[in-house]
Amino acid sequence: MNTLKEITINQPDIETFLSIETLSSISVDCVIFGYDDNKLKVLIRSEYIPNNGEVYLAWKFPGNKVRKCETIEETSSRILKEQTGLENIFVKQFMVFSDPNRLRRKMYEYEWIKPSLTDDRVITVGFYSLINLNDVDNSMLIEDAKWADAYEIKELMFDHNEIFDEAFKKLRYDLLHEPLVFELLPVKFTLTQMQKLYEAIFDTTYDKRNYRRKVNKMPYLIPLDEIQTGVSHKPARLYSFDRDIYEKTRTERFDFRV
Amino acid sequence: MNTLKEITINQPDIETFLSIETLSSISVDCVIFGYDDNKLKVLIRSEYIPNNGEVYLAWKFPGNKVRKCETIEETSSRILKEQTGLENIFVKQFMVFSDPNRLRRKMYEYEWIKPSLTDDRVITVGFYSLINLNDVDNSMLIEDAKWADAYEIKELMFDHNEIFDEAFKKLRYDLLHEPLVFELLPVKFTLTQMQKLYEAIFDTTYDKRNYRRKVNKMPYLIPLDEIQTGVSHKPARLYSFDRDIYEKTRTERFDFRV
DNA sequence: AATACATATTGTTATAATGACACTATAAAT
DNA sequence: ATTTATAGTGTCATTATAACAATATGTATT
Repeated sequence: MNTLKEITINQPDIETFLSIETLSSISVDCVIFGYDDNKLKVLIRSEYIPNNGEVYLAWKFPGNKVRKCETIEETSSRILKEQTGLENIFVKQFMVFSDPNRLRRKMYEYEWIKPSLTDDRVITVGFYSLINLNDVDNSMLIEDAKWADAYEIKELMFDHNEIFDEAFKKLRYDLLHEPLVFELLPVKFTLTQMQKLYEAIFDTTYDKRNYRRKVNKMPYLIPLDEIQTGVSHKPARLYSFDRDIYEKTRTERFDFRV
Repeated sequence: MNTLKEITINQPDIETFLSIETLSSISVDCVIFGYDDNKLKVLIRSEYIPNNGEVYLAWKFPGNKVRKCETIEETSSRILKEQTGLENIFVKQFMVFSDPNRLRRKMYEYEWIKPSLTDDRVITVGFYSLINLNDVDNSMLIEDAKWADAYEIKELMFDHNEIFDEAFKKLRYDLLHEPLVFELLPVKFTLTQMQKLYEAIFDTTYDKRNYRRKVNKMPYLIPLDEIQTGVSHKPARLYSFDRDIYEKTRTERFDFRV
């Protein structure tokens, strides 16, 4: 008993003070993709890094240690809530990053010592998430956070560039096989909005007629008896996504590709 | 210093005696798929479980704690080596299982107490692997291990049925998009062997002519100037897989599916 | 009321991919 | 020479794809 107390005192930690014990060597990092104004964004947070007498601003993805009584999915939802104020958001684990030196690899660049992060080894589970930026109250954004253009991500801390690359790769891969795109659209949307979203994510363009012919075959894409309002041109028909129909008509595709 | 020693002594552990320190809360479990004789198998290991005065045999996938100085990929390769004697085998992480009660969920069935596993919480990273059973020296098999039919997996320990389901799902998903199937074939193989392998994994059948038309378009499938030997019928042409050509001709497919 | 504006909506054609279907070829064993 | 067992191959009807441009319809402006 004495023993345990001594150790706790020797390694004080804000989460211990809050009585929220975490697992020591596992964290979750979240790559939160947001879509708005035909642009794909990603949420990053800054930290001031002392370097050689100067101070640099360095960026990384929001992350947290896993608490002793939660699943990693709960950890990621907690991070989402903290960062965006949103709950019940789609999150998906995409890869575990476990290089024993992953927190130290960039140390030489920063000449930087932060014992709490670098003395111990932390394995992190990468999650990506998709949100519609119209749903986010930007005044809720933590002050050191910002939405960066997904196509202009610069140098990040630790192995976070690698985490970003894997997240983006996985996002695209999954989008080709599941209708995740609906997570990024409002509940009612036009086909043009949907097309622009695909184009933003895959960094390409599609022929409008061929695109529509294709998506019109999705049984879970429901044309509504409603049209766009507030536009100064011909308003487009609104559509919605029917999750039930998707679940029911979803068939695994076993035709392998050459 | 005294403090640390006391704790070590209070929690003796075979890996500590071997001077191989592991992270306390992270393990790797491996679903090793093997293919032989047109059958898809998976390696499971048994353990005797005392239950109400009797002893039951329970099954699970091979797994291990992650060592302090290795990546989880190294952990999985270590497990593969221990179980099959094979090195440089394809392994792939597919999902993290982090339910805080994952080791305890089936306790009530076994009325079983195994403090080393159940007192602490362990998050596990699931890996799947593919091997050709012809490459395995079965005399190397650890005595409590066996190759079970992948289509007849019974109740497993802990959350290992869930792990198996996710592994199989991911295996199939990946096989549709990457030529992993070559991991399960000998270096030189016939088109019929390849077809039967796909049929075993996807639990279906394909039309021979359509199948051949399709795979003949793979630029990395190389017809050899060699034919099968030792068969009492018309011998088939042998083919091999050219990894270089695969890497070079590999293009991401961004045509999304309806 | 007429016109400009901006985006929505729609169809054809040529090419490629797919799915269904059955017969001939050939090496080994007898 | 015959049997046996599997290898290897082609057609046709249907469906999916890619490339391509003109018309329709609301709001805003005059």
